[in-house]
Amino acid sequence: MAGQNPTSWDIAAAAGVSQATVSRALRDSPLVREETRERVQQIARELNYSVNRSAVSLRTRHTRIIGLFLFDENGRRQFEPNPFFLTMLGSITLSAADLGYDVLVNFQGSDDEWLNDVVHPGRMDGVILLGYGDYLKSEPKLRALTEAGIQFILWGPKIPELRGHTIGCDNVKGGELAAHHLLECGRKRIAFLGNTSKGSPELAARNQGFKNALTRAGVAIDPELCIETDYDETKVTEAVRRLLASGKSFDAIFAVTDIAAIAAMRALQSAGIKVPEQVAIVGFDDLPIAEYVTPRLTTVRQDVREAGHLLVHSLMGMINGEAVASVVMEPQLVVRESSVG
Amino acid sequence: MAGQNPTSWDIAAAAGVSQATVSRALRDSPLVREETRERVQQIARELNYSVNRSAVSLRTRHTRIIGLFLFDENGRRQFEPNPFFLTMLGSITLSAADLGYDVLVNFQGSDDEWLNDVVHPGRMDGVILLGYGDYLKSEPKLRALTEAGIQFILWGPKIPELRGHTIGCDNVKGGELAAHHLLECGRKRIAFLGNTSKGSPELAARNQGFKNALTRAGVAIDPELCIETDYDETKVTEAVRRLLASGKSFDAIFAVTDIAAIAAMRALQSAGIKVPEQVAIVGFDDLPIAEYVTPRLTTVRQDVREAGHLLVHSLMGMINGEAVASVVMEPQLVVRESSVG
DNA sequence: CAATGTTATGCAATCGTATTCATCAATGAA
DNA sequence: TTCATTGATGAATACGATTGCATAACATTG
Repeated sequence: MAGQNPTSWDIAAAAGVSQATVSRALRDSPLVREETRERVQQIARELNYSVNRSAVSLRTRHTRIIGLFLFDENGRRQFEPNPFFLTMLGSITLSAADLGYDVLVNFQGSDDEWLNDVVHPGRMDGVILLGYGDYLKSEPKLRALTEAGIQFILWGPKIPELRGHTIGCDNVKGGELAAHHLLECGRKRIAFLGNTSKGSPELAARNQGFKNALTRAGVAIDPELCIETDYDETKVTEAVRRLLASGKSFDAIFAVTDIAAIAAMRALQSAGIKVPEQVAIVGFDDLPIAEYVTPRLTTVRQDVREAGHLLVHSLMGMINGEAVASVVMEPQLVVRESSVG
Repeated sequence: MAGQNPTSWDIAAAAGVSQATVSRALRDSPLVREETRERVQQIARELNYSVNRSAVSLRTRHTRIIGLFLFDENGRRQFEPNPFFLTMLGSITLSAADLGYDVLVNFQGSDDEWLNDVVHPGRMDGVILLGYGDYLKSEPKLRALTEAGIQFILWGPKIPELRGHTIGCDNVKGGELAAHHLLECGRKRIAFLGNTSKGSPELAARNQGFKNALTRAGVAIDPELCIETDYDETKVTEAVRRLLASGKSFDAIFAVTDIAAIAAMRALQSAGIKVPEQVAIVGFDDLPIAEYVTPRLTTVRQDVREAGHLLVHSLMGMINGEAVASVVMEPQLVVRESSVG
């Protein structure tokens, strides 16, 4: 509206120096005399100048933008963002901001075509990929990223078949913590609720940890108490109803996700079953909701702040050509009322 | 790693045409012969070419990026993202993606300096501002945006003193809906919980609607039942405790936010008060959590999907120089168990 | 004083694309 | 045949910054 934005040439003209000097002065280069630098910066302030990022990006080949791709097997259309990843988004954005980077958010379905549509050169310096899901299915995407020379980092477990570095929590350990806790509470017939084999290896690992703990405690694993289900509310509710209808007895549930745990809790309660008196429940993630449900949910916490920090800093390392390693974070059991009573 | 990304010159060389023709062909210009266009596109595909967005942005002065600024009076450091705005983020991102735009997310505290640090020319085409907060305090920021020629749109109520267009829900109407519902349920001594005057005019409007409904029904407004408090959990919990300690009797609460409502519900329950039998509760926003608490929360819904759509499309209109108008959306009462029983 | 080094600055090339203007061949009309 | 007309293409330039290299002034050294 108020005409064009001023350019470094305008500053140069006003300051009586060359445009090159303006560029240097504004970036605090030691090549310019202090007096000159201050004069240039003063004039830039007066003219309300700020650098054109497109031009900088073109010239330097850096955008100072990182992409954050949240992907979901359910497809992006009916996407109710998974609260866990939403929380992660906050953490990632803050860590990135501290390093002077902006975050470009993108919700992805499982379509095949995202790479050429979204990841253009000169759009972002690197990408963080976030989502439960069948990682193996995304191998072609990752290869494409690699071929395009784009740095990326994955949230999740390290999978040998998959290229790239990952930051993730020790899901096996987490599953063990949950199961061990329930055993310690005196529960013997513990059901598992969630995806086990197919789909996300992340969720499968939680199941593995669960089984490890039972086995170690000498408790037989009852396949009929291992309920294969997606973790969204309707699926879980249905699964719990079926379990109840089957007449199978159980005194605890370890759900693969807080979302699943809460849905299960509701299903039990509306069937007149008391939590935790009759059935104890443990979830996974420690979403903010976990504290809001009644009874409050015992769960396995993943340190989201730490995770965001690591993801961002590792990605930066990769962008700067440093050697970075995958990291496995320690999960932590958070005991609340849904398991002890 | 695998060398540079190919440029339009590479395509030109491989196709035996000029770079100009490549540019036109890739953008389906009618100026190129169909045969030529197909050949060029074919070669571009083979070379795994995609356009460099920095160069495009520099040349066209458009980035196809919109900024989403979430701001929060509490400051960005200890930012637990407000779930309502997080949900909005999902909706905005999807709407933007449909129009070929990416979304750059930025969490803002109440610092004064964000404009020159964040909104550089050539970084984004427009901005959506989201947040409860003292809008008047941000007038200088908005003026700066205007002066920099950056289009923006606000979520919230239209305030005469503030420049720019807004999309918002009719908060007065929403407050009326809530209060009217509680009155119809036979409640007489209804407390209001939340910011009333100072701070967000958005929240103040909800209070205004509340008072309107009471007055219209001939119910006197008891100032002692109008509890001024921030809407975060600890503050609300404290406020409810004080209210209980005061011995003042009340049979319902209208909380300015679901977050506040849920915190209040917890505080009441842990004091042994039954919801809704002794005290009915109504919230505002219809967060996903509202369905998860026990009893499930009656609340006033803002249509987030519609809101995101309107924000994005209006902003696009402004960017394209069309005349757009502020919009006030209709809120909707969602009755659940926390108010009827 | 000549040779050399240091410091501050300017010139010009470059990043990869979009677009204006000129060009050239083919076409149709006169 | 000749001249305007149309259609497809290329040459050149601009977008706004960064940066290698050249240069000029000035200080230092033997």
